[in-house]
Amino acid sequence: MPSITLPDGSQRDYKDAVSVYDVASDIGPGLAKAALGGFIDGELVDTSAVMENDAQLSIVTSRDEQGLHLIRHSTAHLMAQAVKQLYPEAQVTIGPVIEDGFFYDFAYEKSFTPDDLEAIEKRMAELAKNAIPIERSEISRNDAVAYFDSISEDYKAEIIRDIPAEEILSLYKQDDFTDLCRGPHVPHTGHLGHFKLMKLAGAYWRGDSDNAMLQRIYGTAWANKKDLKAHLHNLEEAEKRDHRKIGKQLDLFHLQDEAPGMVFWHPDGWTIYQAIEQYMRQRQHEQGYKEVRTPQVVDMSLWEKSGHADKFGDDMFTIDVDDKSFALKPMNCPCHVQLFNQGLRSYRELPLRLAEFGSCHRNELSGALHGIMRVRGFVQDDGHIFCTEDQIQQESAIFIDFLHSVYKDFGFTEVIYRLSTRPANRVGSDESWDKSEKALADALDAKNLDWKELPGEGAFYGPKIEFSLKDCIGRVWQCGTLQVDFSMPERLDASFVDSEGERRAPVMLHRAILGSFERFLGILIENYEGKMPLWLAPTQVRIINITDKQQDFCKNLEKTLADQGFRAHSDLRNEKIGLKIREATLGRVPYMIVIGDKEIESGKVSVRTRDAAELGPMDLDTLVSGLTLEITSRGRKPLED
RNA sequence: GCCCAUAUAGCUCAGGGGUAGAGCACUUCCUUGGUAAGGAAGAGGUCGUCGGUUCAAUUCCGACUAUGGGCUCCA
Repeated sequence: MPSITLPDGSQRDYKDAVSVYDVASDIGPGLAKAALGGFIDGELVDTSAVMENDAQLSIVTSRDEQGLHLIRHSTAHLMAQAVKQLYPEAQVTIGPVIEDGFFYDFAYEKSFTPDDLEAIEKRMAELAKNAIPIERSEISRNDAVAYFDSISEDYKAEIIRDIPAEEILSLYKQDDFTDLCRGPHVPHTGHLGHFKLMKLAGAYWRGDSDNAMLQRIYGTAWANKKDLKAHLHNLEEAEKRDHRKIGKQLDLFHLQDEAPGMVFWHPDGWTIYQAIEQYMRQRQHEQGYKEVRTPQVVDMSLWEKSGHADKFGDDMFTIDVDDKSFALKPMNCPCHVQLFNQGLRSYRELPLRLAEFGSCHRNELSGALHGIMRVRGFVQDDGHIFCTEDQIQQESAIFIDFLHSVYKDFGFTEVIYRLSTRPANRVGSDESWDKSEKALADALDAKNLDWKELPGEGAFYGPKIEFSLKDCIGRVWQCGTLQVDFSMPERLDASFVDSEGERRAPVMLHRAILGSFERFLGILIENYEGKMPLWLAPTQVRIINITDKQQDFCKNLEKTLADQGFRAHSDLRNEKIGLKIREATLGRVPYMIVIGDKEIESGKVSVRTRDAAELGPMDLDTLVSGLTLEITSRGRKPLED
């Protein structure tokens, strides 16, 4: 006599065992039709799941997050069914749910083509239309191995062989297609239909580059047509923000074959870059950092000593000269230790904060390169804090505050925190790892920040906090980092004299806020869709004349503004005002000043923004103080207000 | 590095076994026009590189390079 309690607290009593579907039909036919699964005592199950005893039940429909999850998972199976029907020799492997959709990996001798994708999608639509029941059954592990061996699904059989022999597995059958799956799934394929196959990609079996390359098909799936459409629209919007596209449009930078992964900065791009660098320089100075500059080409022996050659030797650019081997520095820290090692250091000098806009090179895998976001030659806003163990938490706290204030100035307010702990491949004693992991965790906790741990993801020399920011369309970018390092100072013989007169190795904190300038600029471009805040815009003001008559006035105005530190440029071409406005707008110039006879006569300037707002005629002084306020407030107090 | 795709004018792209086309940009001329494209003419390309097949390759095939999407990696 099960008594079923629903989320609203109401109870329903049944004589015999009931399924989720039975309860849903009992509540109403609409719900029975919409039910995709259920939670029995908190566990997600199929609608066919049966309750023999008293239970808490909530029914899952496409309106629930879990319902959408079920839809995506079942759509992955639907795709596998379609693929097996169209290409019987293809073997199925795994097909999980991912953000916005799903993928399924297949082992198949021939390569799928975009045409195949279309055919698969078409078949999926047909199968969905037929509302094929999806039936769950159970099977012993040994029977499952035998079954999948018998139908030559080698990868499935391999997965099952790794499962303990006594376990009972579940199978899901829809027509001619049966897949091993933990489930649950929607009750029939009629619940699926709002999907689109997105792309084809290679993926290693079990994510290991030593294994076979499988073919992965990515798809997106949604509860209804509207959500699918909205998602596809969002993708188009994201594409419009692509920094490679905008970088070309705005003439900011380029890359070319002869220097893969190295950026050629054009004048306007470099202006933005310099604005960022000057800003960081000033902020770091305020924070007590001493800026330094260290060599880019350094003898291999230093990298051998630091451990980099051992761990990353293949990814370093090397130069052989006069029987000696040098490497382009892949990071700045060993050089900063050399700086620390000059002269005898006292504990009174700690914490010593060194900063460098260090130019680094890493020979990233060719397939990993991406625009200016992932490059081989880059500059970090790198810094190293040499301190004592007792100072770690304090220094971490100061750094986190600093990082927050920098992100805010760039317009980012949401930060995500991850603590990466010791990897299998590492240097240093377990004791020092214990200490450093705890110091970082304590620093985060002291600030009441919400953080997650990433076990095993730390650097080889120490644990790290990774700071990611969320852009205006919700994408997450990892930028900042704070790493504790008990190892490198010792390896590179750094020491200071403590208050007892004893020599001790300092602790080193590696830290960056922006990460690489190249990547951060790419993020800014995408976040702002090229519409840089005034303080970063390559041209802040464009002065536009109506006819040749106002040329001299415009030139004088340009000089007046430039003398006051504004990036003002005039467009005196013999073109119509409409064209010049259009080009300035497309060029994302924040402010346009139009000068005609009227303006010269009245002594007031007409100001228009790149968002087509007319700010009307205003005194030059008003404009200048407004621009100044917008710049010094980093856009928090725009001229328009 | 691995899988798939792509590479045609400065840019965005079309085309196709018989040595190339559009729009925009560019140059010149006309136009001096009040807030997102004024008009006309002109110039511009060994079709990524190197091989192969063919009477003939930019087109078909292969290799390489780069780019794009993934996988792996990210000190």
